[in-house]
Amino acid sequence: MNTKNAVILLASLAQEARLEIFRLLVQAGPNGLAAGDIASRLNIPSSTLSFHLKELTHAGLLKAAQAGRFIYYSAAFNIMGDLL
Amino acid sequence: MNTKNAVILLASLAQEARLEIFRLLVQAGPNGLAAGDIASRLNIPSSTLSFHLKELTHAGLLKAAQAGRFIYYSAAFNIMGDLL
DNA sequence: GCATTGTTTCTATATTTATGGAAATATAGA
DNA sequence: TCTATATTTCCATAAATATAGAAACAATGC
Repeated sequence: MNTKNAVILLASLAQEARLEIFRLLVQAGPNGLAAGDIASRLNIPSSTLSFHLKELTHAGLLKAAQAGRFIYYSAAFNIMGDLL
Repeated sequence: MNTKNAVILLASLAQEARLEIFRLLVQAGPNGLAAGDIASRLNIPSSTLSFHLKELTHAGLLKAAQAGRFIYYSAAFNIMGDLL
C-alpha cells in the first residue's frame, strides 16, 4: 500500500470516537449496527456520528447497507490486512 | 491496548512525513540514522523534522541514541505488534 | 398527503496539528 | 576558549479536523 492511502487508513482510525465505532462494529459482526444504534450506544450526536461514519466508510473500513429507514454499518475486516 | 494509547500510536503514523520517516528507519535497520541524515534524505527542515521525531518517539515508535553530536533514531519494531 | 422516525448535509465555531525561521543548547575538536 | 556542526526549542502562523445544532432529505405507515 502506498503512503498516501496508508495515511488515509491510519488517520481514519486515529481518533477516539472513530476507533470506538470501528471496534464496536468489529464486535457486532457482519450484520453491523444501524447508525442510530451506534449513536445511542456510544452517546454521540447524530450529526457528529454521521461525520465519522463517512470518514470510516471513505477510508474503506466500513460498509453501509440500507434497510428501510435504517442504514446498517459493518466493519470491512479484510482491509486491515492490506496495511501490514 | 486501550483506546487512548492506540489512538496515540495510530495518530503518530497517520501523517505523511512521519510515515515516511518511520518507513525509512525500518529500512535502515537497528542502527538507525542520525537526525540530519533523515532531514537531508527526506528533504525536511530540521525544526519540522525534530517536531515529528518527537511525536514518533513519544508514541514509542522510535528509539533515540546519542553518539557525540549526533542523535541516531531507529524504529522500535516490537510496538506495532501490540496494536493488533 | 401528512406525521413520524432515521440519517445526512449545512454551517459556524472551536480545537488540534503542522510548518519553518530564528534563537538557544549541546558536543567536540583545534 | 573559540569555532563549527548537530539538534532542539520557541514562536507565530497556517492548515486541517472535530463538534453539534438546525435544517433538509429519505422511507414508512396511516
